[in-house]
Formats: sequence, C-alpha cells, structure tokens
Amino acid sequence: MMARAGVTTERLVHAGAELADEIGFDAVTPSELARRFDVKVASLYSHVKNAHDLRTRIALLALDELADRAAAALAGRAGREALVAFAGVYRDYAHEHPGRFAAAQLRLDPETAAASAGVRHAELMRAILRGYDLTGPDQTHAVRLLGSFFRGFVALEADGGFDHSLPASTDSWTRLLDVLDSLLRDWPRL
Amino acid sequence: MMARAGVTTERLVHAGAELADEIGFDAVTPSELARRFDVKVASLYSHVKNAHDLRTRIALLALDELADRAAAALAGRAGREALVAFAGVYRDYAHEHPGRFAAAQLRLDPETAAASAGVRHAELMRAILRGYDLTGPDQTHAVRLLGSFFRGFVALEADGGFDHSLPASTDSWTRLLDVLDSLLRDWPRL
DNA sequence: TCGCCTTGCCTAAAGCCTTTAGGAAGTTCT
DNA sequence: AGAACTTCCTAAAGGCTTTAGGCAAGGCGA
Repeated sequence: MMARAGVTTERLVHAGAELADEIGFDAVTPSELARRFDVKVASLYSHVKNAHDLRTRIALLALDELADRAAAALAGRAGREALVAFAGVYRDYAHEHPGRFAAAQLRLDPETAAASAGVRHAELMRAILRGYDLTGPDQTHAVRLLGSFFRGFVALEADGGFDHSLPASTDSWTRLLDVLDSLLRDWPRL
Repeated sequence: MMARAGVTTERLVHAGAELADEIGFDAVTPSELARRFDVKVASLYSHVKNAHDLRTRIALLALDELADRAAAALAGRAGREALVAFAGVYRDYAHEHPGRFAAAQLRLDPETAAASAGVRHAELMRAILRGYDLTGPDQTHAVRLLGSFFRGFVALEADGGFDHSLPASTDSWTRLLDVLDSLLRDWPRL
C-alpha cells in the first residue's frame, strides 16, 4: 500500500515545463503539479523549496535548452547563415514551447542569473558577430540590438501583435533578418 | 457613521496604476487595493467585475497615457528627430512607470485590443516612417523592426539584462537609435 | 420635510492556493 | 531484523477571489 509516486526535483521541473507549455507559465503552481503527480501538495515541498523556487528551476531549464539548441545551430556556420540559424532557434523555440519561453524571461536574481545559461547566450551572440567586422563598443551595441529585436519580435508575435495586419509575421521576420544582416555588414561608423 | 469611502471605477484604476508602479503590476490585487482604500475587498466588486477586469483597465490606462505622450512628442518633428523623440517617450515611460509599463504589455483579448490605444500606437509609428522613404510591405517591416526593438530593449533593460556589462545601456540606446535612423534612411532594397 | 429607492459598503461564506509541522509507511543499509 | 533515512500523508494556519444577502447614506419625488 501507499506506493510511492517517485517524485524527484528533476521530474517535477520537467513536468512543470511541460505544464507551462500546455497551460501557460503563470498557471504552473505546486497545486496543479501535485494533481498531475497524483500526490498531495505538501509532498512537493520536500523536493522544491517553494513556488518561486519551482518557477526559477523551470526558467533555468528553458535557458539551458535554448542555449543548447543555439550552440548546435551555430556549429559550422558564420555570417548571415549563423545569424539566421540563431534567430530561427530562438523563434522556433518560442513557438514550440511558449510556456518554457515565457519561463526563460522570468527575472532572476543577479546571483542565479550569473550561474545560468544566460551567460552562454551572450557568448553565442558575440560569436555570431565575429562573422562581421565589428569591434569595440559597437560590437556590444550590435549584440544588444539583436537581442532586443529577437526578444521584442517574438514577444509581440506571441501577444498576437502582428495578427491583424499584413504581411504575415513570418515574412517580416525573414525580411528583417536580411535587413539586419545587411546592417551588420555595412555598419554605420560614427 | 459608516462614511462612504468614495470608491469609483476610475479612482480604483488610477490607484491600481500607482500601486503597480510601487509594488509591481503582478502584485496589484483587489485585496491590496481594498487595503489602500480602507475598504473591505468585497466592496470593490461593485466597481470592477473581477481581478482580471481590474488589470485590463490598468493596461488600457497605460496604453492611453503612452499614446498621448507619444503623440505630443511627435508633434512638429520628423525623420531622425521624430524617431528619437518617440523612442525616448517609450523608454522614459518605462523607467518612470515600470508597473504601468508592465501593464501595457498585458495580453488583451482581440476585441479589447482593437478598442485600445494600441491602434494609435501603430499609427504613430507609421507617421514616423513618413519621414523616410519607405513604401509598401517594407514600411510594415520597418514598423515591426522598430516596435520589436523598443519593446525588447526596454524589457531587457528592465530585467537588468544589461546591468553587468559595459557600456551603460543608455549609451547603447543612443547609439542604436542613430544606427536605426541610418538604416531607415538607407534601407536595403531587395 | 418625509419616506423611498438606489447605491455603497458591510458581513458571511465557500473554494482555492501556499507553506509549515509533525507523523507513518516504505526503502536501504548493516 | 533493526536502525536510519526518505517519501508521502494529515492537519492547520493564513491569504486571495468571488458570490450572496443585508443595512444604511444620499438623492429625489411627493
């Protein structure tokens, strides 16, 4: 009797990520998760400190997955190809895993953030720019431009911000990547 | 005895916006608001349908304020000047009113969105582009580029994403607006 | 001015969520 | 088998949202 359900922190976080994709990151709660595991809520608290801890772990998982995919996509590519591949990973992940993607945007406290895969992201973005002729502060500016654009575009898309006007958002995405590639190749000097 | 507190929907929404700036949009709840008005929670439900309705109203207020400011900033300006002014309004508002700004990003159902000031925003962005030589789909692409960049940059900044690297985020902001102006003036043709 | 009606605010209550404390039943190791 | 550890449980406190029903304040017609 009273067979154990086999809850572990890892399984909890993975299930939480799945759940986020199904019902939205905000709706991922210890209660809901307990239901899924057919276990009483209080039982989760042996594996996870509290609701915030759970959400943070899901965020870290998402950041990790995203960095893995990006690194894979960047392997063997440079310049425009690298830019498009990286951007594609970002956007595809957001479409495939909206909940995880939302999680990846959770604000982390500085300590946690520093230990997260967020750092790898920054390095990968810099790697892309090695294919272009940018140096000094302008390289950082360019990283920030790309990061802002990716994040902003995908967020607006997710909010349906592009839904009721033409052309389709995918067209803009493709075209704008071309435009950005061109901009990076021909970066305006001071 | 039992003096009336004078709660109205309008006062509720305004106070909610203030509250959002103080403690964060997510923490704006009927309970907290009732405390501020020194009134029992249930009393709010005569003025606001439910928690979601309250949050939506705050979002609409923020969108309205933002559109007002943007319209004012754009008056009499064109080209680069208009771009910088508009962008400044956006970013300044986010800094001055982080809670309201977060509210402005609440996902609205299509019906509500269509009736919101979001529409005015789109028009204002298009107005900026009239100062540049862009036509057809590329104009829409450019609107989306600007929108994505503004939103992404400000969001990353708010999350502290730029805090632990140099140069300061303000430097990137200024420089990138120059770069974007230059890009719009010299938009790559197919 | 008096009684009426609308409306603002209240109490009560149900239902859900998080989190802590302490106990009992599996599991593992000796 | 017994000790020690871990997993899961019950119990309980406290907070949040929302609905239902009631009393009283402010405005209005008679």
